Amino acid sequence: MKENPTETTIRAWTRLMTAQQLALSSIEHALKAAELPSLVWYDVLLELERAGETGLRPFELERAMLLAQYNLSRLVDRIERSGYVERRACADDGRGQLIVITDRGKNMRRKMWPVYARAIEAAVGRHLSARQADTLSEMLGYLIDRLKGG
Amino acid sequence: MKENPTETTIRAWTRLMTAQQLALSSIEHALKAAELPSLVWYDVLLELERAGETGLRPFELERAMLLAQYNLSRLVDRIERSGYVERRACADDGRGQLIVITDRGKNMRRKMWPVYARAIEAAVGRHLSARQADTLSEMLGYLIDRLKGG
DNA sequence: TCAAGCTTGATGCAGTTGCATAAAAACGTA
DNA sequence: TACGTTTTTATGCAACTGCATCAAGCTTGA
Repeated sequence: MKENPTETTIRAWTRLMTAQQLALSSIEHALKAAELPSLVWYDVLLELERAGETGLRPFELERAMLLAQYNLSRLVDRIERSGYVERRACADDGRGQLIVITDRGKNMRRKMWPVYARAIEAAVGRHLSARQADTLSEMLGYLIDRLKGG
Repeated sequence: MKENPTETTIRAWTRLMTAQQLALSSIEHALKAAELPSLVWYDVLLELERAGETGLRPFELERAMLLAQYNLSRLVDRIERSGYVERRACADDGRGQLIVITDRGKNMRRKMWPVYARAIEAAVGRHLSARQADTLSEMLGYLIDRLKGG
């Protein structure tokens, strides 16, 4: 049984950090340059648009996005203040609420997408063949499953 | 010529974000649980220990670590306040300074290493064979080179 | 040599995150 | 039902980040 990380493992770890950092910051800069909200906002809007009219409970969004509870709570505050989402009372559960995307929110997401897509293409797609991208995402998917599993 | 990211590219992108987020937060929790400083501190201390007696100029550290200037400046403040590094005047350049790790700093780095190593092993090493880790880091290395190149 | 421009580093301010904790509703169970 | 526990959400506070800007020193070139 392995006890210590090998050189190879450490290199993979380090590069995972670096690649993500570089890729993320290039996307964030692209969004900022286009005077659009940051990436998390996009992700929230996308999740909510997929969820449809019903919306999502904060705790569902929290799990879908791997965000801390206190963090999501205030993120939703900010997005709500910009008018892209609404909080509605939740019939089933008096503590809860449902977060629903507004039309403004849908428009904003659609407006962000081309910028985001171009940035992904520039950061990742341009450099990897379909085969490489596939191998990469398969390995990362495997890793993610383990990490989520515990 | 490719213009839009394919499904595969998007999946790779998303998973890169997710895997990093999960892996990083597991490491940070492990360090916090052991009442040790966060990962950036480790990275700074490691860079400085490698640099030896001479230390490094802030701008060198900044580039090595892909950190924003204003960010590094205050990070070094904090680490200095804890006594793990020293700022020394720089002979060649009146604007500049040299950041040098102290003995306390070296001790702290050594104390952090086993916790960090165990966390890397748990987050990455345990789940990937040497061959897989190697493939992963090769692909990420390739990507990083492109991203740094512009 | 000296002014214009570049590089290095710090800092005020606003926005964001993490942590601890609180409050309210739901749930389980005796 | 009533009481302790768990779940869901919010929030005060401190730490950290990003942005814009500043000040000081270096470099260049007429």
